[in-house]
Amino acid sequence: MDSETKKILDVVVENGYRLTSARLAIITALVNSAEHVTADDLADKVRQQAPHVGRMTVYRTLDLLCELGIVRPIYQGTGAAHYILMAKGSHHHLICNRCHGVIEFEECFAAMLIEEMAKRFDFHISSHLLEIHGLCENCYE
Amino acid sequence: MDSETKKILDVVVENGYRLTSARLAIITALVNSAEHVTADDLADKVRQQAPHVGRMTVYRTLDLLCELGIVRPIYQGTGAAHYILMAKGSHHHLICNRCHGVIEFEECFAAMLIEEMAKRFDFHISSHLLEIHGLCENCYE
DNA sequence: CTCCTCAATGATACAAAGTATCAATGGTAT
DNA sequence: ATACCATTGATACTTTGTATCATTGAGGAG
Ligand SMILES: [Mn+2]
Ligand SMILES: [Mn+2]
Ligand SMILES: [Zn+2]
Ligand SMILES: [Zn+2]
Repeated sequence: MDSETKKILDVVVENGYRLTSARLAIITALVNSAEHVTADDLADKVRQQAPHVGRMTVYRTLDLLCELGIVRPIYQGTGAAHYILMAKGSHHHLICNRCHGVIEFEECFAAMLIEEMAKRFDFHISSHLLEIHGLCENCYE
Repeated sequence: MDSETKKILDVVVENGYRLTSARLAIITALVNSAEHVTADDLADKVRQQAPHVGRMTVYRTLDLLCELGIVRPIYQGTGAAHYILMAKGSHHHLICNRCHGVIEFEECFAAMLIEEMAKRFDFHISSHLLEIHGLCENCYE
């Protein structure tokens, strides 16, 4: 059992959701997917280990993980949403408008970060999108 | 003719794309949509002024505007991508994981920005996503 | 301005992605 | 061990996005 997997399962349980075998299989497959996966990609992956898990359950589990702030869907040039892990508290991308390529970087952002990234990856920036995730005033407890 | 609309049309023309009546209608409708619209939402809006414009053309025009860095699709709780304007160079959101509500803010980010936003909107942050858009080494000329 | 050319369009048909429903099941509290 | 009810998975469906292709019109050449 991966420690990152366990951490996510803890969040699920702490929030009063049941620890089912389907959820265990889905979260394990998700953490073991290095890249960003779509819901149907993930469903295929899950079924390699746990053939009984239905497609709907994968969709519902991903929705749940969104609500818990563990994953976030993004668009990556195809019709389907791709899910990225937010469990570590942040996630950073350089995204090409043309080929939809994604460059990952780990540093937390600072004022001068953008210029630095432009130099490091020879990336020609036209804009940026920042998303901060969490719970709003009304939803927090 | 809105000046923001004109600026976008200029980018289209400067990049060698034709200035068609369909594109004019779509871009005008897009700029005049305050909120984030889906492709089909936009198609409906466009047809109120230019009934001949087809759904496919709206999808294709949005793809083009993505490539030009003018818009960016984001996930907003429904199955369809919502398009946000990137023409001003940046776009900032606070997004609620639960209700999918979006709070807009204009300031460019800095190191202390996150804490400030948390206080200002009483928003309980669990993570953040930063996307920088542009062209990568290979695609830039 | 007129004529050509090919980028762009829109109709159509299709595939993929996401949602609704509900009877059956299994996690968890007691 | 039992019972309750959150969760599941099968099915059917809607919505969203894509492929194709004959037709059109924007814009450059003359
Ligand atoms: Mn990533
Ligand atoms: Mn916005
Ligand atoms: Zn690229
Ligand atoms: Zn909320």
